[in-house]
Amino acid sequence: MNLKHSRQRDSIKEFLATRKDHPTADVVYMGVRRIYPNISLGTVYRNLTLLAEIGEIARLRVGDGVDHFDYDISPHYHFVCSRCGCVKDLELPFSEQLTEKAREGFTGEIEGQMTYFYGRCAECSRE
Amino acid sequence: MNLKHSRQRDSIKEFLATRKDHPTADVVYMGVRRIYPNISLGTVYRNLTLLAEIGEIARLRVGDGVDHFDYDISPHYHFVCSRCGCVKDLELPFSEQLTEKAREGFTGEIEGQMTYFYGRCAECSRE
DNA sequence: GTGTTTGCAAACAATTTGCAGAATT
DNA sequence: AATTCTGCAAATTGTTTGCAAACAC
Repeated sequence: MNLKHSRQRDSIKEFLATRKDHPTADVVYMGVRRIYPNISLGTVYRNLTLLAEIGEIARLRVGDGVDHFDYDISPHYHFVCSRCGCVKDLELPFSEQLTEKAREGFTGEIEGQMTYFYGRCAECSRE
Repeated sequence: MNLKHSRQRDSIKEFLATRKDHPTADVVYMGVRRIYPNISLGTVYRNLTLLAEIGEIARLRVGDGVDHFDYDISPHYHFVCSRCGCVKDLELPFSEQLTEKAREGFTGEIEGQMTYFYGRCAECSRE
């Protein structure tokens, strides 16, 4: 199962690198199509899944039923607006303390933690 | 939009109350069918959604693509096994501190927080 | 009697997959 | 030449919805 180079995959990574808004597969698809008009949604999905599996990008399941993707794989917190659905990074430095505390009373292996904050984003809370 | 009583809805709530494993809609369906063999999956979904909306149960989107449901609506932490997919409660007391810290540097309204720990459960880490 | 809920089936949305041909090594 | 990757379309999965009949108040 050796990886081969592919222009489409590169393009998907490049596109994701320019975005800080954690786009969905469909948004990536529409973005990459400006460079590769013939690329298919299936290819986008396949590559996003692949890249997430090998750890080059992160797949965010924020709970809105659609997967979001993040070029930034460093552990950090996300905010999800329950009105407009936007996903934003939080400034809050990521703390492993909670993970360690969780490990204390737990039989089994805790590898990591996923935290999403939800509420209304700046724009949506102005009404 | 007044609520009327329904045996099916009662049965769904009762079933959920007996379970600590955060079952999916399908599991609820199969469980309730032992008492109401004619209940339909649609009815189960409709009621689970309704109950979650009025806050009587909690809908958990743990990130495996399937919704899980919890009779316990008090804020608490969940663990999700990335091997067998089981969902368990953590003993760890729930802390609002992180939410408050998140509010500090954020423009907008943070209402709550959803944290999932992932790794391998006791059974799955034995191999 | 009015309005809500049900069972059924069809619709839907997001994602995955099978396949033959194209691209990469 | 061998194998991976692509585009396309069909399949799959989880969930929602439209409708006429059944039920609750």
